[in-house]
Amino acid sequence: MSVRKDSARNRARLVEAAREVFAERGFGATLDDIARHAGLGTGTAYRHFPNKQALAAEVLAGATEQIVVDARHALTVADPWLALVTFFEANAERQARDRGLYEALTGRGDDETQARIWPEIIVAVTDLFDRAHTAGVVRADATPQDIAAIFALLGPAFTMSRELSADLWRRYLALLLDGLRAVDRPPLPAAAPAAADLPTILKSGKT
Amino acid sequence: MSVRKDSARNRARLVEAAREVFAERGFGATLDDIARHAGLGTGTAYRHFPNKQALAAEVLAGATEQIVVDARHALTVADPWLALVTFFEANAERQARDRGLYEALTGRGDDETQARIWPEIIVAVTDLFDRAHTAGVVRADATPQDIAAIFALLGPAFTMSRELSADLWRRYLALLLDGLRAVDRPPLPAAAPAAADLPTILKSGKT
DNA sequence: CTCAGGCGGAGACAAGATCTCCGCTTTAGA
DNA sequence: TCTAAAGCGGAGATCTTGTCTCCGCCTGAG
Repeated sequence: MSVRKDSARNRARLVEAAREVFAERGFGATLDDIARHAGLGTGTAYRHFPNKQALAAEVLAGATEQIVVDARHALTVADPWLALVTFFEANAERQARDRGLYEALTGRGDDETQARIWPEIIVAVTDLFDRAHTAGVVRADATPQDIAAIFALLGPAFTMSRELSADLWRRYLALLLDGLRAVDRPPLPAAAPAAADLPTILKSGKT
Repeated sequence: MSVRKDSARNRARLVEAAREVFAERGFGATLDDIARHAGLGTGTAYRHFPNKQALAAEVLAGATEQIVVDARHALTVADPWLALVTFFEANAERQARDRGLYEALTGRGDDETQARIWPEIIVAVTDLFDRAHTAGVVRADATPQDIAAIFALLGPAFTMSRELSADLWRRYLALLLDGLRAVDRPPLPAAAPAAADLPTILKSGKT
């Protein structure tokens, strides 16, 4: 007897449901939540995956791969500054859309995923950064570690974006990049949040 | 019979212990933790304060007042840009040193404290911002709401500072302010974190 | 000296998450 | 069609973690 048809279908549904739920609510979501979102019982979820981490690992595998692809792609951009910005925007956009991804890249996933993906990102980013640095388009006292710090700082911006305006994070990414840049300064993208949005902005600090 | 001496002393000890524990670990700390830190039993803590919020309110009252004082003080600085920076630095320094304060100002305290303190801060900040804006030292497309957003973004920087180097947050505040500024650009303060610090930097996203 | 009131801390209680158990249903294959 | 192996559902057992109470013992005010 081969794999049951319903079993295979349910496994696929669980992975898809997990993708959606983790993206929307982060890893705080329970496996029970995911099962319900998939229209299945919790027992079914636990038959297919021993625990939440196993399911998260499956969902993240694809997403994190894609980031390395983004970094490699940015390396093909000729202008050093534009190459750096290209990477930031591609990566930030993924994180803004997927809360689980942000949590995985910064602290809250399993350490294993973080340990696997970051070294690859670092290699690509250091390369991008060095080129921009040599070309003199990045301030002289900045370092590649600042890149990671900028991603950490963007977390609250992603939270704001989710609640206010989908591309608000671009405004703060631009502000940070303008601070990082040696020269020039384009206008900020995305409209500023309204005064009435203040409570929401202030709630963005942590989860 | 008047207030017992030991009772008054224990109440003071609890407030002092709460100040220290909240500053160090944030409001996630339990009242039991605070009691133990004060060298007292949990029952004693609950006799003096009905719950954690009441104790937190007592501790925060002083701290939040101080922020308004900082804002008023910054308004006395003649140079518009320096006035804005003065406020940012004074306020950020308090938050960097007191995790509970950061949590209270951004989402996680009681909403009541946040509702009480922010309007006053907004008034002072809007004033500071308008002066800088009129003087042309702040980029034309920035708004006072961006000030709040910058504070939200600084959260992860405070976390990093706590774990790496006490004044690392100054580096990222400067980066953000340089992005906010219309002209000039001083070198970044504080040394860049080392490559080996990356895991710590990455954990700063949320609590 | 005495007793009202404070003290300590074990543990009752609550909330929330993880994961199991088992009676019922579905599917594959004869 | 029949059957048994496998999957399904979801109530609830279990664990964890934090809040707060209870009550026997102790201390200080008068």
